[in-house]
Formats: sequence, structure tokens, C-alpha cells
Amino acid sequence: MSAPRYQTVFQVEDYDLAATLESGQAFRWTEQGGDWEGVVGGHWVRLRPSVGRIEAQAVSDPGDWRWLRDYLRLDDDMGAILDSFPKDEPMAAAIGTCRGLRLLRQEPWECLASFLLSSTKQIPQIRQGVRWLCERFGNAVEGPEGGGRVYAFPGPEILAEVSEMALRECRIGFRAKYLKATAERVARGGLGLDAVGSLTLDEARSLLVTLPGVGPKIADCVLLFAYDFPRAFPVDVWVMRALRDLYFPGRRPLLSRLKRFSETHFGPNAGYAQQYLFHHVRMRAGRVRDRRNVEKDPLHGN
DNA sequence: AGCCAGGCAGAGA
DNA sequence: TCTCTGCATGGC
Repeated sequence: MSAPRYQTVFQVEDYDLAATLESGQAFRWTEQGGDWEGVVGGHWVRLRPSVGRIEAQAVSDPGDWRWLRDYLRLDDDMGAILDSFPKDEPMAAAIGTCRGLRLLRQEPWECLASFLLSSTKQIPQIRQGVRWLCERFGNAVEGPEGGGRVYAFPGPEILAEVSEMALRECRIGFRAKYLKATAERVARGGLGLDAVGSLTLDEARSLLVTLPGVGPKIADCVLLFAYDFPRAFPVDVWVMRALRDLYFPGRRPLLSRLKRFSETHFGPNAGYAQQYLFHHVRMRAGRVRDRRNVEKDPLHGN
């Protein structure tokens, strides 16, 4: 191991790195005194945000850093993207509270496998499951001097060979059999992840939901967060509540109605709009939780 | 103690 | 096609 030997600086506008890396898209980033450390494309990286820039450090040769620019989607034109959102009150509020929030462009297998763990789990639990998977089954990656061991996300060929019981020891419960079965199918070429990106959105969805444990929501997460389909629109419990409360107040629209609405209302960057709504309503709920925690302060008894 | 979490699959109506 | 239920686990 060695100290970070490689570094570069990206000039950025409207990039809230902390919000982006904690927004429930990716699950491996950890914050260390304002820096963010993670593994992308087999490289350990440290990201240090400051006004108008993100400094990146690596310990293994990063080449031209293109892989990291792509991952962070530094070339997204946020002005044009925000301008494509519907001009309504909910989106105006979301834009107001999520300034600088970005989508990422992740590696398909890691994204797919991570979201296979996501059903009825909270984001901190997903992060924990992903971390245990990497520590137990991932290949070692060169990390910083004095840091802990660093591991890559285990590929499908690795997880396909792991027993369901061993996977369950990562506390992923019933999701273990889905992860193993999906890894087996991908590893033996039963579903070419490389080809998904060249399909149409509908074709790609239809293909992904044939994987065990992958339904419409997880498929759209992968299509949005890894394959860069701008109209993919994952509807989870948060987004469903947001759509109901903000666009159908006092009514009880079916999920199918909400999905149809989402396909037409949010425009060519609907996926981005979805992430803004998701983050917006989670931040509002977080403030409510914080108030409750204050009320439960030990000083006030219970 | 019970409810909920970036859901999905299978069964029955 | 819609609705209901079981599924692991952990936090509050």
C-alpha cells in the first residue's frame, strides 16, 4: 500500500457531491472528514469537494480519469436538464432543496446486484449488506497507506459459486437466493449485460425483469443509475407517496395510474426528476425524524 | 410491540 | 389484471 500518488482536479458547477453519493443510488461511499472514499472501476478513489471543484486522488494508475468523469457524469448540462422538468410546484420545490444533486453512471453488475438487496430494506441496511459482500467475496484492491483493506465488488462469476448459506451470512435474508440465481445466469452468459445499453427502454426492461428477484422497480433503478436511460423512472414507496401527495392529493390512484402519469408528465429527463423528487421527500421526512429525536431526548425522559 | 424499509414472486379471485 | 401474503432483518 502507498499514499495517494495520482490526483486531478475537476472543475464543476452545481455539483453537491455529498448529496449525490448519499442519495441511495450507490452504496459504497464513506465520508471521512469531508472527503468521500469509494471504489470505482477497480480503483480506490478519494474525492475532496470544494467550491467549484472536486479533487480526486488514487493510488493505482488512473490513466486519463475518463472512467471517473463518466461515473460522476461531470458532463451533464444541469441547466438544460432542470429546464426540461415540468414547471409545477412540486418540481420547483424539489429543485429548491436538491440543488447540485446528480445522477451517477455506475457499473451495471454492481448496480444490479446492489439493488437486488434493496427490497424492503432501508438504505443503511443495503449499504451494510453490500459492504459485507465486498469484504467476504470481493477481490482486494490497492488502497491508501494506513487505511483498511479495500475490496472490489464481487463479480457475477464469484457470487455464482458462493452457496446461498454463505450469502445469507451477509444478512441479506431471502434476497440471497435471488442474488445467487441472478449471478449464475449472468455469469454463464444467459443475459448479456453488455447488450442491455443498446436496447430500447422497453426492451431493456422486459429483459431485466426476467432475472429472479428483479421486478419493474429494480429494473428501472439499473436502467437509470447504470445504463443512463434518461426516462427510466423507478417508483418505490417514497416516490409513490410523493406522486400521490403532490399530484393526486385526496385521491387513491393505483400504482399503474401513477406509472402512466410518470411516463408522460416529467419529460425527457424523467429519471433525473424522479431522483430530485425522491431526495426532496426524504429530506423532508428526515427533518421530521430529527424533530422526533429531539423530543425523545433522554433529558426529557420517556 | 408493532410497523416500516429505494419489492418481488406466487396464488387466488 | 388486480389483490393479498410471505419473505429476513434491523431500527425506531
